Amino acid sequence: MARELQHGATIWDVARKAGVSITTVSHSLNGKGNISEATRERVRAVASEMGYVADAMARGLRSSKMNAIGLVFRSLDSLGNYGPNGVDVFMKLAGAAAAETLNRNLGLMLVPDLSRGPLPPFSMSLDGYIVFAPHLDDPVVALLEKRGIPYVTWDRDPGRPDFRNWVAHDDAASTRVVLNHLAAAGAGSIAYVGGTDRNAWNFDCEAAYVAWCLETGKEPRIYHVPERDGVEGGRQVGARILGDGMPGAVFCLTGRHASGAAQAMQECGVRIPGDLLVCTGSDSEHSRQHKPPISALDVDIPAAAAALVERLCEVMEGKSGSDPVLLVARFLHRKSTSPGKTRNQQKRGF
Amino acid sequence: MARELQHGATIWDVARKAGVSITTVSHSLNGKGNISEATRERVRAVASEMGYVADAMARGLRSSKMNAIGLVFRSLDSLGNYGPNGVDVFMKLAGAAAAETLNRNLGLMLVPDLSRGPLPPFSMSLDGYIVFAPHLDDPVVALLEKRGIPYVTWDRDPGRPDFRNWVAHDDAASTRVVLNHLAAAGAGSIAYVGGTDRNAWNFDCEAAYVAWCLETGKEPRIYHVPERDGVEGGRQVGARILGDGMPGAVFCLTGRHASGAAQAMQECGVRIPGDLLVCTGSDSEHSRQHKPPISALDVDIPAAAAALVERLCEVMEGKSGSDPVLLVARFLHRKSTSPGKTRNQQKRGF
DNA sequence: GTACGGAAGAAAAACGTTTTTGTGTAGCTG
DNA sequence: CAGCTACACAAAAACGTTTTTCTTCCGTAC
Repeated sequence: MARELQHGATIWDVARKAGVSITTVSHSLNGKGNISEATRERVRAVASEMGYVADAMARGLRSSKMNAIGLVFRSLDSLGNYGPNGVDVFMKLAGAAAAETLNRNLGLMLVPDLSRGPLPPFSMSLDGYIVFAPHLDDPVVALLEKRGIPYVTWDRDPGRPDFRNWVAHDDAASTRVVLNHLAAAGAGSIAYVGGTDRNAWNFDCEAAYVAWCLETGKEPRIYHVPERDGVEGGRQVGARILGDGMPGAVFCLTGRHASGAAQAMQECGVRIPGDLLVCTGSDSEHSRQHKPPISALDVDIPAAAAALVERLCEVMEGKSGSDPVLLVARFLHRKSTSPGKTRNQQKRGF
Repeated sequence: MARELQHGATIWDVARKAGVSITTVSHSLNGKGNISEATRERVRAVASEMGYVADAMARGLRSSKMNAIGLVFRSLDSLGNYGPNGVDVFMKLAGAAAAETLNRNLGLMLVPDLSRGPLPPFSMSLDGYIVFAPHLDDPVVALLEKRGIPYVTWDRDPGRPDFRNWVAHDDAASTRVVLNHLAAAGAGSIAYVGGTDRNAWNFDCEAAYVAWCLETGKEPRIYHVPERDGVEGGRQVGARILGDGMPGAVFCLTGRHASGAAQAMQECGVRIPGDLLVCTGSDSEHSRQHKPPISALDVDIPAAAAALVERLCEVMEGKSGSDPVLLVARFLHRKSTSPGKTRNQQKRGF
């Protein structure tokens, strides 16, 4: 008994105890085959009493399904560490995806980096992958493609226009929301600060910014800061922007850059939102904690996770031809982009 | 060929192509058996040319090892969501653990919550578990124990004094470091703010605080705030502390509480560190971003992950009898506990 | 009385490895 | 030259399931 529990009872143990064959046990438990309700119930009772759980590997081997998917964060891989940067979105997504996959009786495996070194033992046996923020010509995507492993991506892969199994925000639309908001709040000129990773987010937002400037007859002012430079990179670009002449507003794609830029400029005496509006394209602890809090676009993470997992399941079942899923980012209107307010309202932001 | 890659080449395909038996392939690739170097090399070449990777499930089935471990975050499970609270430590640890397990050719599976609902399909087949911050009488620990699945915990399980496979900070020592630091910086009385989760961290820190007060002849002032109340809970306790009479320093276990408490008190005109010193027992984005930055104890996450994985591997190999691993928390001395400094030094904190 | 058919379940094959056991040849010893 | 050892590899068993095929029993229709 102790021994039986030690390494898990097998289907044979259950069969013996219930006085039936292993076929009957398997069929009873999986609701298949042609088994009388009485037997089925009896077998179920015995199994649950023994705490029997089918061995995942044996089951997987037979059905050639692992019942688990992989999650790989390209943006973090590129950062070279799993530090606090971009933590928000990673953590929330990993958690939400784990919850979501669990609902479907799938495991979620964290896969650090498939693109270098020997492959992790499990990586090629997983049923599918969620690839978060693939780069241009991402080697991980190429590997999955070559192996014929189903995958979906968060954000489209900028190097694969034909690939359609992705979920993302409508970055163009979101960018316009922000720019229109800033313009309506009184910003005459708007500087744009993007990252340097070659992913769709950076590409699409910048393209939308340029298009918007063209339409509205404004002169584009574009800055780039490497993602990995974080708050400090933001500070530096803040100084550069100030040196080039203060705009009416700054739109920084990442929250860390926005926070750093705002910080540097505030230290030079710039008042936010009095003299300058600041907004970021991705909400994070930095934008929330800044004084004043910085307006931001925000991902509806549970929705994103749900859409990704759902789509991946479709792909794994062989369904194809669906269109990409475009989610709408929420715009969080905070103090940093409130037009013409006075001091005493800054007490607690929004 | 396309078909072969489609679902992965098997050991038979490699054997056929190399003109040997599957035994020889297996032995060649795993460096076992008695195979001439020439054959070994040839088989290796064929295998890698075909992109052959042994099926994880077949291998696992045979050797009854899954080559993957589970990671379960009890503190987050108790929060009921995987939101931004406590993100720092989760994210860093998950990443560091993933990197660490990868080095040992192990997969890392995220397991949301084992204590309710039907068991995830994989959960009972994993080779071992890292349980982060188990509660008192944690049901997840009980389950693993009953199943005989090896596990280690971060922080000891307060309900299992005999269990020794854990890694943690020396909370008692760390608490004394903080308290002595605060006292040396001039704090006459020190209020303590702990959480309400029934885990070892809360227990041990509070016990150490009480002991320290006894030794130094100070009157303990203890407050509790539920972990899930976050910054807002911190604000409320800040107000309560002020109502009870301002101490010389406040030591909040969690960074969110510290930030909230500091914020609330600052809004009432309290100057930090001029009038009051504030320190937290766990560094986070909140403590770093606060104005002024809040001194904190910090986990050396990579070291913690390394120790946990190392210990788990030992346990999985059947080694036992080792003592718990006690790590030393770093104390990050920041502006919020700097005695008697003047205004212009607050520019950028530390 | 025999053939048919469906119900209920058992036997056996299959999944892709690893590991144990077998086998044939070559080289050496006495 | 018989017998032993070492070598290089092959055959087969085993891991614990799921699934396909096979058996048995029984009732019913012809």
